Amino acid sequence: MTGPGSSGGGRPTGGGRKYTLKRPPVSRSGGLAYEDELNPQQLDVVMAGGGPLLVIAGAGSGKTRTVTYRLARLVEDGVRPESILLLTFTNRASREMLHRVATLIQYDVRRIWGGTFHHVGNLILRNHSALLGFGQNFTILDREDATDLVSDCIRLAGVDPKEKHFPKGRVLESLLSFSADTDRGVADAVMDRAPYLADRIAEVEGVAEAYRTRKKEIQAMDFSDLLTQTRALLAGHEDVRALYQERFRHVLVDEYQDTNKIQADIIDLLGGGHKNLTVVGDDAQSIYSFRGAHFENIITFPDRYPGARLFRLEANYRSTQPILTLANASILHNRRQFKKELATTRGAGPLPALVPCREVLQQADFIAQRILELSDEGIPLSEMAVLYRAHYHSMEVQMELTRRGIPFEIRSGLRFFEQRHIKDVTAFVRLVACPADELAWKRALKLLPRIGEATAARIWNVLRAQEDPLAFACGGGAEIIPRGARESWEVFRGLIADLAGLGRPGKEGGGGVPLPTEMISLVLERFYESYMEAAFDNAPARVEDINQLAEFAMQYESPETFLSDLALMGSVAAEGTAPGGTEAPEESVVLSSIHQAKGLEWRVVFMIWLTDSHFPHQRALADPDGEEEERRLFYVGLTRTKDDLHLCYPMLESDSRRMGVFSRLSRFVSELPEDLYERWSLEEDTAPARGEDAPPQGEGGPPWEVESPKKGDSPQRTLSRPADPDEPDGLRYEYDDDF
DNA sequence: ATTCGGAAAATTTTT
DNA sequence: TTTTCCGAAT
Repeated sequence: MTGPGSSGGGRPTGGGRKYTLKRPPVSRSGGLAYEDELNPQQLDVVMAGGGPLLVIAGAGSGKTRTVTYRLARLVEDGVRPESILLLTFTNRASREMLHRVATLIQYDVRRIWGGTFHHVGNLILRNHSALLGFGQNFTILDREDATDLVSDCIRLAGVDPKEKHFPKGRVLESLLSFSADTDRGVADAVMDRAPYLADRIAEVEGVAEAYRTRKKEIQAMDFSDLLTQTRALLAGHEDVRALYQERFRHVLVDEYQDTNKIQADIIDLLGGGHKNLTVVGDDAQSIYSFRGAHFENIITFPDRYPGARLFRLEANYRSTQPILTLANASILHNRRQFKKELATTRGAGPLPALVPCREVLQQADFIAQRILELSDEGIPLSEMAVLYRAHYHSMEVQMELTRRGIPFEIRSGLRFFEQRHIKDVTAFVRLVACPADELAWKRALKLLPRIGEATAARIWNVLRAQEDPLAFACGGGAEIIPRGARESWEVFRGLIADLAGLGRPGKEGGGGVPLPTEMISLVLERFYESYMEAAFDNAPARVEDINQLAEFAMQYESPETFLSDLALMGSVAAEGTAPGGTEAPEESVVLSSIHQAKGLEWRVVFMIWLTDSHFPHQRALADPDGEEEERRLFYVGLTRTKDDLHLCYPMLESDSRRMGVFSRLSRFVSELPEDLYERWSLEEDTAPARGEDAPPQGEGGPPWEVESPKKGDSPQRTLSRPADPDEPDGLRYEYDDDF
């Protein structure tokens, strides 16, 4: 039997197929047998009554399990599910927790309010937006929309971008949202984040003002607004606040260490009456300060809530002791923290490996080969992950895995819903659902030939003046279209007419307005597919994406819900589409940024690019607290590992001009005692590849190959084993084992 | 005045 | 790989 906290228990490992149907452990009284399933620390949290609770939950200490059981316990004790609010950091977390509660108890847990702050804020705001001067169907600006709008505002504010480079929309947008998320003035944020702009603060504030105005005009909220407006609503309207305080009798917050000031205020407002507030977090895993995460929230919780009870979960069910020892030693270098020492319940295991590689290509080579070997040993691919600081660190690994046909799944970089073609198609849904959506109209219009920025703006000016822009657009309006665009305009307006359900009498009896999924198919067939064929060289792949989007849209009946969920959807394609349904169809290795990996675990973990300037990242070090946050990030990466940890780094990297440059091992590794890990050394198999199908790369190699990478003062002993005849041009790695 | 094509630049982390 | 900037063409 698996202990508490361990995930998937009865996974079949051999060839045979054996299913273990787990049934909820039930006590004699008919309820859940909590004391059998939880350790004493966890049990305390689950059984604790109301009032403010602070739970410091170390990595791998069964936090999700504890929260899940607490939710179940509340419901079993007669708390109505709809009066529970569960606030999480990602959509995935809330889905997972609620799903797990559902397997524990019979009640309909879908009635529990659960989701991210942004999601819940959105739901609340839709009901009361008029109080804030917004209509009910305001649109949500994602990062790109917001950036475009800020760019507009820079022009609008009449700033001359040429004289002393004024920041681009992208930079300014992140500055403004940082200012909002940290609840500080624009000037403050500038001094902190972009001191080089000190003498242009007035201009930045001008842009910020214009941005605020524009958002009101076009009835839009960006991500930060979803939080600040929710707070404003609750703080400024006593009746609304009372309504939600009454509705949510219990509030549970996950990842409390990563909440920002606004989020903490929202929690305080919601929990202000009854104070049945459970906040769970780990200060050592606070890694979102760039997004405004406010460390103080968790530190000062006991002060803000006198009488709050403090719980600690320090038993780690995930990792072997060598991994925890390493992680504990690492985090010890941080000054600001609650001292805590994670201890394993699992016992000993192999030492973590430090793997110096010649350069990134060899790093990728090593990882691919090692993955294959571990796979041969029976470890499923889905139990292995490659973790990195920044998305582009994964490029070489991606290429190598592809080359060897190892299936993998990427959890970083551009999210599915942010890709250009996805946003193009959804623009059509947006403008039909909300004909006042200026950004959507312009985006769609600019897809037509001979229509660019200027013409799109002109057309919009005509449209906005209409009583019913949709009908007008469909009715004609050809006068305002430039000659060169007339032909495609006909297609365009026919499409809009059908999307709006104006063209045809509803044949599925639904009144003629198509469902979101139908709209997407329609846009694809009638217009966008041919557009893509002309515009992209990988059109078929993108058609596939859009079909997947249509698939995803099937679960929605109203375009409005579809659109807001889309905007708030952080996850990548594969998830979200199948909640609880079919599992991943194919076993695959996970490639993930460490940020995305938080809360997850694998038997085998490779952390790559561990050189100073990549990890810790150069740019993060500019901030005085940057190093500690980077170290926490490193700590998060380490503690994802159950059994086998590989710390990899290239000894040579190329700088911007393709010059070979020695890299320095990350300080996060070099500051650790050397007996906590073992050093492997890679040897290229020098035997010539058999046959003439020699490596296509040629043997010339990069210029730095001459320089032997045997630097470093620690003498390394390599035990060469006889070459494996089955592995012709493989890489051999050996390690010092001091017996 | 606008659009469009090619060249150059830029990539930390996320709701 | 995608966005942004700039000059040529319409």
